Formats: sequence, structure tokens, C-alpha cells
Amino acid sequence: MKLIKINQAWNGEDGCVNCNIRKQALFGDLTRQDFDLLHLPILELGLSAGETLYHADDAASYVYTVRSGMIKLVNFLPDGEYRIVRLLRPGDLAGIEALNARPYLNHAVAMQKSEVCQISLTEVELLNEQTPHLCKKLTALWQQVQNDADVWLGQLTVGASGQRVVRLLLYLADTAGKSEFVLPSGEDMGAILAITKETVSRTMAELKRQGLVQTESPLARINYQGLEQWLKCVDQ
Amino acid sequence: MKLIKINQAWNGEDGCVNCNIRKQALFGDLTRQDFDLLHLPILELGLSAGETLYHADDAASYVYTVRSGMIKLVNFLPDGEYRIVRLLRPGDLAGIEALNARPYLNHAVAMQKSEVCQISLTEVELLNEQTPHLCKKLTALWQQVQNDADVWLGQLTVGASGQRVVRLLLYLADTAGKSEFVLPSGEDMGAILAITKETVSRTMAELKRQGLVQTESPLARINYQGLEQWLKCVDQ
DNA sequence: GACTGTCATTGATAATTATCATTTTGCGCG
DNA sequence: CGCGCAAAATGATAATTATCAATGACAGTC
Repeated sequence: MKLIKINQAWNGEDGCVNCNIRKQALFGDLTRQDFDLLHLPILELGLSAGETLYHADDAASYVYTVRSGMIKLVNFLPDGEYRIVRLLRPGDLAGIEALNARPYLNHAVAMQKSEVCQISLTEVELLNEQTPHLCKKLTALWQQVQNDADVWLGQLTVGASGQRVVRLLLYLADTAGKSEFVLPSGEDMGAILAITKETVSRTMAELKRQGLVQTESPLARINYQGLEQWLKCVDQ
Repeated sequence: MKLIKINQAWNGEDGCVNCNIRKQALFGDLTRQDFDLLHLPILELGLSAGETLYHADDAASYVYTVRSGMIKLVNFLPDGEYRIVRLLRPGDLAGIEALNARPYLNHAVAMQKSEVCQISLTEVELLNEQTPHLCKKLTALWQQVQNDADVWLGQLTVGASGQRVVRLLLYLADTAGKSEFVLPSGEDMGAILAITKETVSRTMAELKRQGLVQTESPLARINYQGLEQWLKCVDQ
């Protein structure tokens, strides 16, 4: 984990005011005056792929706004297996459950080179008392948590393995905003879909053979409509 | 759905002040003064088993605090199958996602005879602006959403069918606070665990044979520690 | 009390997926 | 440029689970 820079929260060309994802993120609704209430500068951190942002049950002091890349939230099972319960994209907030002095629920690990802003929990709680602008955004971020859980439970852990893989590809394309995106490792895809990496590999191979997916090193490009069609046709 | 009574929010013997689950519920932290800000009385509704509280995508005007019984949140899949994504117990809030003018995400259906309090969304939003006491509770309720999603994704949709059934039984005992509770139908258990009702039935039969579970009409009594042991031993 | 529909149970079989083993590929690093 | 490691791909087999079908239990109704 590497310190990239320190933002003087509002001012300066690298301040929040110029942040390209601020609108969607925690501080999206704050005014100039609100920012003046912040006591500490905001640290921006760089993570390389595989690096851990925090561990479950860590005493939590920060939440993190994802600026770029992708962070996975991981649960470890008693038997050593692991399961990915959520993927965080730019604009998402990691560690939101730490509000009200709760521990982190999961491990947060970067899946790619990523950047996050580290925000002190006490600052968030103070701000939340002194301005009403944070509350709405927090609610929206909580709704996002529920939304994601809904997709996970309703689509990604149901049905045949092929359907799950295809739905995941569509989901990744949706969140990336385009049909080209960084493809998670086979093991990670398995941990998301609750199937083995071998089954993932076989399904991906089949989809490539059908020309619906192309991979190039870490990137995948998918035929979005083709995969949607595939979902409808198969249904088996 | 049947109107049971109308609570004058604070006053009276049937008011919120005397509610046995208020401490954990949405209004748990409100003061006498806060209640005076409420304009409308609170309706208490009775649901019989199988009755629908609201549908996904309904224009949402209310949230509901569960007072007794159990409510399931259901998603329907394109192919007609359904999936239960959460179970709501006394103290839980149904329709929390409707804050900020969002539609309901799921269908809410009573699994047993249940009672809920109907709370107007506009009242919640007004209260939230005028007193800080609601915000903390709301956060706690959101955390509960995430917590449940975590359990669902991390334990109930992973591993062999037997493990899933056992983990669900332990979960139901935990939320009921005792080892005796109303057992969902086989189909519902399947919809929670993403397995078929037949597989559920076979597993339950085996557990009964081993004396770890007893059923009596709608109730089940489990040997909690025995099932925990079973989980450890099996691991297969 | 017979009827009827719903739900649970159980069996037989087919399909799917996990597991284990092996080979291949790709990539970082000296 | 090759070495070595890790991840992916692939094959063979076993185990699990879904599916289909039939039966049994039970509650509500006329």
C-alpha cells in the first residue's frame, strides 16, 4: 500500500472539487462550507493487485472511497475456502459497515491496481452531525449494498454454472460501463459464483469457442447482446 | 391484510412507548419530543401466512416494522422460479430501500401469521431532518441488511446441500433466540438455499433419523450443539 | 365421512458438477 | 533467452444433485 498524495480536502487541483468521481461518491453532495468542517487532509492510497486494504475484525478507523480499479470483499470459511461477497467499483465505499463503531465484516483486497481515498470514520460521523448533506449520500451507498446483495443472491448464485458465468460477465460489463473489462481470475470467478475454477474454465472455453467472449491478457471483451440471447435460449 | 389498530404514536397503552420491540426497531431512540413531530397515527396491520405486504416495483409509500412473525423478501427469476433473499424478524424493517424515493426491490410475503407497523415514508424523512435520533438507528438497520446478506452469501449458498440445510436451521434458531421455531416449507427452504425442495426433504429426513431434528406440525426443535458438531465432523 | 388439493416423502434415473490428475500456457526474473 | 512458478486448460472419473414420477399424509370443505 503506497501513499500517493494528500488532498487538502477542497482546495487545490488535486482536491475533492476536481475529483472525477466525487459526484457519485460519499462527498458528492458536500458544499464548500461542509468541506471546511474537515479537520484532516484526505490520504489517497495506491494498491497493487492482490494487496489487502483491511482485514475482517480489524479495529476500523477508516472508510475508503474507491477511485479506480476494483476491490473484492472476501469471506473466509472455516474450511479455508473463500467466498467473494461483493465487488467494489469507482464511487463505491469500502468499509461502510464500520460506522457506529462496528468492525469490518470482510477482508478487502484489490483485484487490480487500484486507488482509494482514506477517510477517517470520526470525520464522517462529525460531518454527519453538522451537515445534512452526507446523510442522503450515505443512504444511497447503503442502498447500493442492498442492491448488490440482491443481484448476487438473485442471479449469481442461482441456476446452472453456465448461466452464472454469463450473468457475471454481463454484470461486469454493466458495472464497467462497456463490454471490455478486466477479467477476474478463474478462482475468483468461482468464489463469486460458488462453483469451482475448473467449471469456470470450461464454461469460458465454450463461450470463447462460440465467439461470444474474447480474452486478451487481463482484458475480456464480450458480445453483450449475444450473451443475453444465450441466456434466453439456453434456460436449461 | 387486516387493520388491527391505530396507535396514537406515543400515548396510550398501545402506543410506541409500550411496544416491546421498540428498543431494537426504527423508533427505538426517539424521545417523547420526537414523537410529537409525527403527524399521522401509526397503523398496525395483521397478515396471515402467505399474504403479500408489498410487491417489487410498487410505488412505495411506507416502510414496515415487523412486530411479530416472519416476512420473506422474494425475488422472481425470468423463468418463474423464485428466490428468497432475506428473512425479516421482529425489529427488522421491511422496505427500507424505499427511502429516497426508490421502489421496493423485492416482494414481501408473510411466512406465518405476522404483525407489522406501517410507517409513512414522508414521516420518516421529515423526522430524519428534524431530529438526529433516527439516523443512528437507520444506520444500524442498514448494517443489519448487510450482515444478513453476508450470512446468506457466505454460509447459506455455499457447500453441499446438507451443510446448507444445517446452517439454515442454526440461523433460524439464532434469530428465534431458541432451538424451537416455525419451520419454513420445504419449497421456501429450497428457495433460500438455492437447492430443490426434494433435496431439502431428503436432508431433513436424514437429520430426523439421526435425532438431531424433531418436527411437530409447523414447529421444529433442533439439537443445536449436535448440528454444530455435525457440521464440523462432516465437512464433506 | 368422503373428496380434493396441497405439501412432504421416497425412489429411480439422468444430468451436472466436483475432484483429481496431467498438460499447457503465460509471465516474471535472473 | 531460458528457467521456474503459478494459473489455466483439459481429460477421466466419482459424487452430488436435479428431475421426473409415484405415493403418502394432512387439512379444509361440502
